[in-house]
Formats: sequence, C-alpha cells, structure tokens
Amino acid sequence: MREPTVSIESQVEQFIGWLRTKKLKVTQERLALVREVLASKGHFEAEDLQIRLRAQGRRVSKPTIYRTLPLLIESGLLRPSFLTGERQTYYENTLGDDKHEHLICVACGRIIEFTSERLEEALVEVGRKHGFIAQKRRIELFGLCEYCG
Amino acid sequence: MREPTVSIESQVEQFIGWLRTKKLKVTQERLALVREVLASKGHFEAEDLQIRLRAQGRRVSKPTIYRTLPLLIESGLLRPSFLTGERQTYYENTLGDDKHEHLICVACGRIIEFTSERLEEALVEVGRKHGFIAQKRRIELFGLCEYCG
DNA sequence: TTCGGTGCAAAAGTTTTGCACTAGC
DNA sequence: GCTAGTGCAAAACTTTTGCACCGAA
Repeated sequence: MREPTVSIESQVEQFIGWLRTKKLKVTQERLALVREVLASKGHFEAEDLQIRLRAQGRRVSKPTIYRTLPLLIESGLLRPSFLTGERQTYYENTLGDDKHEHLICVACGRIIEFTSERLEEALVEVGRKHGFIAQKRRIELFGLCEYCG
Repeated sequence: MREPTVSIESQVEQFIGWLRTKKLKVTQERLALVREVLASKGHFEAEDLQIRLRAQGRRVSKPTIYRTLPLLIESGLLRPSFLTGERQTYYENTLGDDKHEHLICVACGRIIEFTSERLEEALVEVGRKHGFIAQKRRIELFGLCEYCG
C-alpha cells in the first residue's frame, strides 16, 4: 500500500500558501476540495469529489469544483490521469509521483508499481545533460505482465 | 524532425490484420481514419480528423469517428494524450513511442525530446525483474528547462 | 466595505444512441 | 443474403457561463 511521503495537512498548508501568493481567497469550498483530492487514492472524476463531499455533509457545487480543479493543477497538487482511453477527464493527486513508476498490462489491466535505482541515476544524468530541473514525472511502460506474457 | 521507424502502410496492414482477427469489417471509413491518424503529427481531437478528411474530399461522420477511435486504441496504434490539463479528449499515434522521451517545461511549455542508453538499460532490467514484456512506453519529466530554471 | 467566489439555471460542447439504410463478407 | 457498420437526428453527459447573492480579507 502506498503511503504519502508528505502529510496531507502540510500539503493543504502549501495550497493555502499558494492561494495567498496568487491573491486568491481561502474559502471553505477550496479547503474541502483540496483535502478530498489529497485523500483520494487512484484516479477519480469531478463528480466523485462531489459525492464524497456530500457523504461528509459538505455541499459543493459542480461549477465550483470545475473552477477549483485548475487551481489544484496549477499549484502542483493534482494532475490529469489517463491510463486508459476514457472519454472523461480523470484526475489523480501527485502525492505518490516521486519514485513510483508504473508497468501497465495491456491484456489484464493490472498496474504494477516499481522503483529502480538505475533508472533514478539515468534520469539525473539526462537532466544534467539538458540543463533541466525535474520536479515531477510520469513513467509508464505498457505491455504484458508475468501472468499474461 | 521525428521520422516513424515503421512505414504508415505497414501499420495500416497491421490494423487490417487486427480487424480480421477480431472478425470486424474492413470498411472505407476505418481505412481512411487509420491513415489519417497515422499521418498525424502531435496531438489532435476527434473533430480534427473529420476536418482533415473532409479537406481530402472524404466524408466520415462523427459517430463513426467516435466508434473507430477505441478500435485504434485497442489495436495499439493510438493512445490518449494529455500533456496538460485539457478538458477534451486528445489523441496521439504511437509511431514515435519507442526511444523518444520528453522533458516538458512547466514554465514555457517547451518540449524537449531525448534518448538515453542508461535509461534503456535500466528499463530492460526492470522488465526482467518483474517478468514484464514492454511494448510501448511513456516517459515524461515535468520541470524547468535550461531557459526557465 | 469591497471584490472575488459560490450556487443556480441555462448554455455550450462533446460523445453516445436509436434506427433506417448501406456495404462488406 | 446476412450482418455489421454508417449516417442522421436526437439524447445524454460533462463542462462552462451569466448573474445575483454571499463571505473572506
């Protein structure tokens, strides 16, 4: 089970700081949304957020959700997620982005997480060579897993 | 400029073979669509295909396009593409998937392609360790490029 | 007190469906 | 000739917008 390396509340603080930097207001709706997004496992869509919040007794409108998602993306806490050919916009928080790569089986849909020290080193070399400062990344290999190969 | 390693017509043949395997019909519409998709550079959406085909005098309806795209994805020639937080479904063909990775600058949007022998080796090792046979991949690093860092 | 933010209702888009007709096999 | 596939029109959904009201700073 993947555990976030950074606590949710510290990420909420980061978001509040980001809002202040941008001179945007820290509203109850935005706080509820960022907490829900950070607590989410895997990918989800706009409506999932509304349903989960409603289950907690918090009512946030669709327009507000759609207006808040881009802020979460801009602030770096969220990213669109598209492993398969969904027709809708799915999202995923970025808490697990570091050091977790994915092997995706095109036959059974199984997703295997992995880490690799050699991969780490190769990427550091690439960054140095191109003068690129990497912040986040997405590494996905598509193919056949050990059960389907 | 990136050149496909495999010719378009051989990929069209592959698609025809795939259709036959699935006992699906090889229609004019499907052939026109697969050719257009394979000839496309970068990301595009359903309507782009219709417009380009119409410019060539071929008329293919939206429903047919939407019904064909999943076939192209299933057959491995196409994949959804989501570099940024677009609200619509964009696609990209998989011709250039091999040996081209991306550095994406979050500040200026610049996309730098790179290859790395060490990365190659690291990925081979990962596959071997997990009994995974990789067919395609997507490797994207998000961060600041040499001009924005 | 002042604007930016929210919710509602309606609009705008995109993707899907039902059905009659067409064309691949 | 039989079916799967196509196009049209309409429906279904997701996402956006206009506007009046509310609440954070």
